[in-house]
Amino acid sequence: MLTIKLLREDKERVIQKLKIKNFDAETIINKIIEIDEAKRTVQNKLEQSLSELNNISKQVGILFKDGKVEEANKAKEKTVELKNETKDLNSELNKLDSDLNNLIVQLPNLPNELVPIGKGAEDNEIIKTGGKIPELLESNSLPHWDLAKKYDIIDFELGNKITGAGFPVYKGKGAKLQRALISYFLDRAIENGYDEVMPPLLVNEASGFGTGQLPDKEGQMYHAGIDNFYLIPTAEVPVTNIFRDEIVQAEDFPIKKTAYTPCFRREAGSYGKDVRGLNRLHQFDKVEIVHISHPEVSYKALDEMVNHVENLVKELELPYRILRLCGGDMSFTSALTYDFEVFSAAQKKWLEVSSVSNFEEFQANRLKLRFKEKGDKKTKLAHTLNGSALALPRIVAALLENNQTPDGIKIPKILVPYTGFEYIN
RNA sequence: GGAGAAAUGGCAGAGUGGUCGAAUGCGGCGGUCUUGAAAACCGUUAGGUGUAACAGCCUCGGGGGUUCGAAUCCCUCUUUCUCCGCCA
Repeated sequence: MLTIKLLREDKERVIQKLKIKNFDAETIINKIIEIDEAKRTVQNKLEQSLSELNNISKQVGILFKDGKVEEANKAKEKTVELKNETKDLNSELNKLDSDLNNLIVQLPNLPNELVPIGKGAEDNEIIKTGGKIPELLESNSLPHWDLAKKYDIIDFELGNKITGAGFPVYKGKGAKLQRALISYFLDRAIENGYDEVMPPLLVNEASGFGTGQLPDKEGQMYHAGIDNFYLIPTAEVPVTNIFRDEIVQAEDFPIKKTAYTPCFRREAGSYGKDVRGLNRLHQFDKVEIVHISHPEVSYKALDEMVNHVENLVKELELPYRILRLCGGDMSFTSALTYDFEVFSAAQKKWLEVSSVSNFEEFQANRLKLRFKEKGDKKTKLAHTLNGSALALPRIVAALLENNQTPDGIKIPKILVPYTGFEYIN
């Protein structure tokens, strides 16, 4: 969430910036400022009363100690009124505080100045295209769901039986390919300085709030009701929350973590479109990279992450393009996002396989993730970033479709040491 | 799942109603000494909020309560440990 300080000091700029995200913030912000002022007045009064009360209590203590019982009892009487006053002020403060919070969490993050204006996916800016789109022979242009069946490597019907739509069963070389991709992605991340972690796949409410999934996107996560846990939609949630309520030292930057996890998404409201095969699943595997960065260099970190992801798609020999998301297509929490898409040759479609974002201090403010500069007394909010490196299903879709040959599906060179086979046939 | 014990600063560990946001030790930082280092000695060292800077306020696992006053008493939740049961 945005800091109240920013809203106090730079309200007009915030309103202008949020227009790029197609968000009209004026009414909310005016209301916020109004409540904030009221809150500070009440807080002031409350603290004065508390101060007085603390003083009297101290006096009473001393008087009793000196045996001046009568004076002590007299002093006690004075507290009755004050106590009532603090009680009222306190409940007033709590009310204002929660009103303020409810409003401020509704404001999305400010977009970076590079973010193009636009309404939706069609307005995203293609900033780079790479790789070569393969020309498929007519006899070899099956979509991946047919290939999956032909080679018996992914069984969608079986997943239907066990769980439901969107929970495929990977079999034989299909399963091995998953494992190979996960190992390859993790190894590359570790080579680039990321520490591997294996976090819980269920998180509590506070974690969901910290990274911005709650309260808004509640319906997108699976919920284990009895214990009030949420199944993670991405490793971003547990990994970033490692640092919730932490104060790190500036010299510890950059903090880089990577994690493989399954991801669970309800995908409510997205039925019917682009959901065939591996294109959209309820459970999928992903390797995530997370950066906790000094604010001054967070955009350098973002570039570094984009490079890292680009390397992966290059090594996998997939045709790809990099998009800079426009204001209308960006997530609530992001300040700048690059999406990676690979071309899946039989479907003749670009598929999103990675999203790399800088959240600046938006998540950090929710997480209370701060850092301290050497010699400084005050703490500042860190910047958080994350990106998929990479999400598996659509990579697999493109690999299957693009690499189909009369001899079977050719595994890219980089993966062969991991799969132990060169062809799926 | 049952029974019991516990949760205090970076760590260890005192504190069971009154100038306690908290002894002491270790660690950290600064200094004296030293060619340098170690040792020794001296000083300093929780977080948040707030302020121009002070002050003030909040925080002893979380929340609530009793009291003029709570780290200390009561309720509740969470977590950890020990024993029993079950179990990959």
